[in-house]
Amino acid sequence: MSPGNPTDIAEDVFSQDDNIFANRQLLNIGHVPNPDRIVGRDDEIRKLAEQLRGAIDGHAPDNVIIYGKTGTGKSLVSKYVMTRAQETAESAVSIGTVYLDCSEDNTETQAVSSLARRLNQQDITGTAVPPTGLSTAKYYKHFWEIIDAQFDVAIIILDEVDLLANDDLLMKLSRAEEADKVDCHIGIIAISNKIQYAEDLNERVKSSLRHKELFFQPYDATQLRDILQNRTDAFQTDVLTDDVVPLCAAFAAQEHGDARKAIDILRHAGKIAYKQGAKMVTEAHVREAQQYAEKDRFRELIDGAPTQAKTILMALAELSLNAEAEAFPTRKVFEQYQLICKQIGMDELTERRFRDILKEQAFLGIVEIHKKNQGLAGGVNLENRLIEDPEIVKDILREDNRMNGWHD
DNA sequence: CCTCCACTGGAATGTGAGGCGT
DNA sequence: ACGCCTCACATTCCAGTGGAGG
Repeated sequence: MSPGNPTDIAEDVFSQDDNIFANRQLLNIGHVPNPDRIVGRDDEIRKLAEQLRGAIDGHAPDNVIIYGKTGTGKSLVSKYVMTRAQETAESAVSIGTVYLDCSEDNTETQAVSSLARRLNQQDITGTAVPPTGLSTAKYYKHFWEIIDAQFDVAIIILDEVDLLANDDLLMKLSRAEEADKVDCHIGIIAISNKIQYAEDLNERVKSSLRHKELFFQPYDATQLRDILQNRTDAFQTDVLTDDVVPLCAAFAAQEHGDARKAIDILRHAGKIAYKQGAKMVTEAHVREAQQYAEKDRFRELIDGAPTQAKTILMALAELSLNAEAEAFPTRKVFEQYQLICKQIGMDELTERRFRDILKEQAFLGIVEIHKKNQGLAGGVNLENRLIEDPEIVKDILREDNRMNGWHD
């Protein structure tokens, strides 16, 4: 490529024919495929539908807690069954449906606020719900009024419930009917990837929730292959070499059967091929994409994180690279953190706060923490280890402007 | 089975921003 | 304009923890 004037370059890029992708949307993460494209989840769909059965006649549906690792189709199946229920309901029965991602609204107030606003149809209820500013109790009041005015049954999906700060929301939702707050029946589908979630629940919540449980097993390599095969029409005909799909499936199966990951890799492979102006997507593209997807996943995890959290991770990465050990006591990491703070001219947090942030990172799956007891003179301490390759972590953290002042 | 140590993590409290109702 | 609410983030204080080694 000869260095020409910028206008030509831009034109080149824009006018480049897309000879790889036909319909890229099919590979987007949030994309809900047609039912005939949902692979290997027939059992799960049937079981979930049985729980919601009551709803279509206007009775109370059962509450369900769904377990399964990421990318096993939990959200997909729930959304699908929920919409089907709404569509097939008796004409006299009006069903309201909401999907709430608790990782976004992770406090009780935010969650009710979102639920109320999403279900509210102003022309029927005549009220508007402000996004913030009200007390929690008022949001509940709004919410009860809204569902009562509009629906016979409300089905609520709470995705990633384990990220909710406490159980109060579940408690109040499941108690609403007995407490005569509402006439509308409420069905809750709670989705969690922590198996012990229900065990950790408050006894009172458990008894009023009276939930059924549903487990989603990871996809096996064959199912992953089918899933990908079902989406190959995102590409132009005959651009995928034969080993592309099986290889993507194999990479994802190695992890834990994560369909999202499989699709991610496939999409990236396509993008890479496109960028290179290749005619076909090959095995090499897939291998490159796999590495890229790894970085991407991590970048997504920490992108929105506050600078303090990033600095803490940087400290841990730095230690991992320079020392022979893999895991480090909190004190050590804190000292390294203080060092970095000084260099980039950032305020230092107290050690107590530092510990909390580090623990948050563990919850997010970025670091791993083990308790260690040195006995007589050592006392109790925690050992922190980066899960991701420290090189990758460092690379990505360096993308943050605040880290510019940092050099080793 | 008891002791001992240094770190852990719960609780109380403060600050500042965002936003509603009157 | 004012009072009142919640939430996010941070600090301060300190009782509790738990396994190696006696």
